[in-house]
Amino acid sequence: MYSQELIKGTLKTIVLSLLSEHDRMYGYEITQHVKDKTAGEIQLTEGALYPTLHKLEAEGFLTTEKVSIGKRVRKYYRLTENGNKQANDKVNEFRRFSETMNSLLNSFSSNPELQWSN
Amino acid sequence: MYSQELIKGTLKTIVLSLLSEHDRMYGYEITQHVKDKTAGEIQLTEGALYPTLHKLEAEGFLTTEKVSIGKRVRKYYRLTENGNKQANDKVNEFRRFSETMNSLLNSFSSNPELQWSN
DNA sequence: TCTTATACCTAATAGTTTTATGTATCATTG
DNA sequence: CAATGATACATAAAACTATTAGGTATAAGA
Repeated sequence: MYSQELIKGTLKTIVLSLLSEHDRMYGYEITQHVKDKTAGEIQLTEGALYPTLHKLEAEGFLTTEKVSIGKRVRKYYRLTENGNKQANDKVNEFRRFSETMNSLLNSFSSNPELQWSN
Repeated sequence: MYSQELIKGTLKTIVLSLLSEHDRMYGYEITQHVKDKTAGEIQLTEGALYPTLHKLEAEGFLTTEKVSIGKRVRKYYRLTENGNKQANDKVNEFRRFSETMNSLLNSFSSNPELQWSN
């Protein structure tokens, strides 16, 4: 499990990118999908996810539709056109950022042998 | 310039890793070094950096020494033994994290042609 | 002399997350 | 069939962190 501080900065990016490949998803589904795909290393908390989804909706990047499953109501999120653009931008930004970071940290040690303490 | 939310989660990692290759550095030097090495794409603000340095010191990862330069006093930071371990851990964590993230975002699009909107 | 760079720092505000809680349905298992 | 765990939404108080803005001061260069 990665430290929360690391996950924080990428929450929006994760959500937007997942939605750009899935047409529509609901909150709980997003948490499970991320958990599965990362072998439990990234776990989104509901207290962080739901406010973020609402914010993205308020910003016009997402639209919602409620769907009844039996007696329950699921809230699906879908990217708007702007949301799709934003997803592109965010994913690209992260990719560039991770390259920048890795080159910044690179001089630290490129030799895996030296990287693990203990 | 990358969005601040992205930089936030990696501030400690950046500081620790720089110190692990530089023996000792002072605050202002850190900001300039990062700015230079990233072509201005990562700019650490003082309001975030200094509190972080103080926190790392309080946690026992850094020690300080004051050095007079003319009439000014510079405060140098240096890694403790624990700080060195922590630097290793943090850098490795980021590397693993960025791999996890990239594979998570990978299905999004591996084709650069499709990545740029507009 | 004025501006920019160097060099430290902090406090109020704003923003975000964690933790905890609340509600409710559905499936499984002892 | 009752209890538990999973599904599924949501928010509010507390904790934490960064931004913004300000403060102090020296040094260099135009």
